[in-house]
Amino acid sequence: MKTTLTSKQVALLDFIQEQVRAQGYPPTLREIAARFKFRAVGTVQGYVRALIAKGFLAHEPEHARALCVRQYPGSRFHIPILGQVAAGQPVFAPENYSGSLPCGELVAHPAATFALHVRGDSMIEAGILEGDFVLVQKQATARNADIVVARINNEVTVKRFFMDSAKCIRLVPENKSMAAIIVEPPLDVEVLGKVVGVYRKLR
Amino acid sequence: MKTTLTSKQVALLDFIQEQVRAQGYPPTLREIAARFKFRAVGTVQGYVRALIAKGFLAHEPEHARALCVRQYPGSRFHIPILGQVAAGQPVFAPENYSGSLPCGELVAHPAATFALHVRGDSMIEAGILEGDFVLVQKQATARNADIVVARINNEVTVKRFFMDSAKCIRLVPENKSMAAIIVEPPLDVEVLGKVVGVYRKLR
DNA sequence: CAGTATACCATACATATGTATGGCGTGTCA
DNA sequence: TGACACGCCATACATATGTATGGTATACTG
Repeated sequence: MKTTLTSKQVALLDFIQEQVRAQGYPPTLREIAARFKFRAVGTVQGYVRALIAKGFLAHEPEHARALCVRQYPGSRFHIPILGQVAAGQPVFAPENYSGSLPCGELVAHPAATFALHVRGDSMIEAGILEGDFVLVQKQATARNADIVVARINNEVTVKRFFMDSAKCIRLVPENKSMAAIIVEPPLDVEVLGKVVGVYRKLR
Repeated sequence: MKTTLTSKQVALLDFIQEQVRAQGYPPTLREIAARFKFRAVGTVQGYVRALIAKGFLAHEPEHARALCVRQYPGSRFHIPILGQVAAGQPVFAPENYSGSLPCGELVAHPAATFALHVRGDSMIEAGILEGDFVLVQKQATARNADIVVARINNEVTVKRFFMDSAKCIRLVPENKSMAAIIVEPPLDVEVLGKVVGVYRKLR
């Protein structure tokens, strides 16, 4: 049996993984079929069978929506490093790219992930130090206690995110000597993404 | 309506979250019932309804296994324990392999590099936390002030390395509340490698 | 006291969902 | 050529699963 994946198989796997991240649970066979405009569930069945046989998927038989991505076929990806973000500049502008971090399979969705070179020590008690890279998955929302990258008044910072009510967002540093940023309406805050990894190079 | 959770409600939420982490997908109502030894599905229905009303859960109506934890009370992180090195075991024995950390090109010499799942907080002030992975380049020697992985008396630890003289090695934790380990002849210490990277997964 | 929230049980029902089966093509490889 | 992996369609079926309904009981609150 082959052990490599075809591009369609990768696409299926990608979709499943993406759904898990976005929704919190995997899609059903019919949802997958709908996404790829398959008219038959059996088509998806075939794919799933193949992916399981090759070890990239797992599932609980006779259970609904019980798919689980096991491996991710990772060619190596270079994700962009966003360096110093100057005030007033659009965050994702090309000028901000200060290089790329080769990160292989660490990242599930390379296209939706970027790295940020950390300045300052506001998250030091969460073990995020000056000079570390944080891997950030782009998303506009966050859950309580997520560590996020957010833009406030043209500045980009890494903080822990809390939304106490619809009207109040707290961005809390992990550093006893620093105070939380409390944002009230008008909410001029933009969550750029969630920190999904921390990487530090030592020498 | 109240907006706080009872301890049972927290327990339910906790279980759901835990299942998502462990399996990759949420439990069904009946799986939840089984876990808590409820004889009726309706019981779980009640809990889920309450949790949704209070904003801690979301779900897609009439869809199987479509629960999604929205907020988490008290911000707890479930960090999976992959493996531990038991005292007395050879460090590189196959039994100790508890999975693989795909790390692409982050590592200069893959063949000579391994990852270790960190237990304890002896290096917390160097930003290495419990649960982090350290990437270790195999080598038998180290320079002063390198962070190393060393074996002492059948235990493996991460420490900062100092050799003051040919007769005295100090292994210094980065934690004010812990004392340095001073090893004198006979030097039953083996430097397994140097820490060249730290990686932490968040979710 | 009535009203509401919590904490369970029991059962019937509709449907969402995985599974099985059989079909038709294409290509590749020995 | 045959065997096999891939890429799809169509349909029937069993069951896993959410939903609805209606109980019982305790505790708190105004």
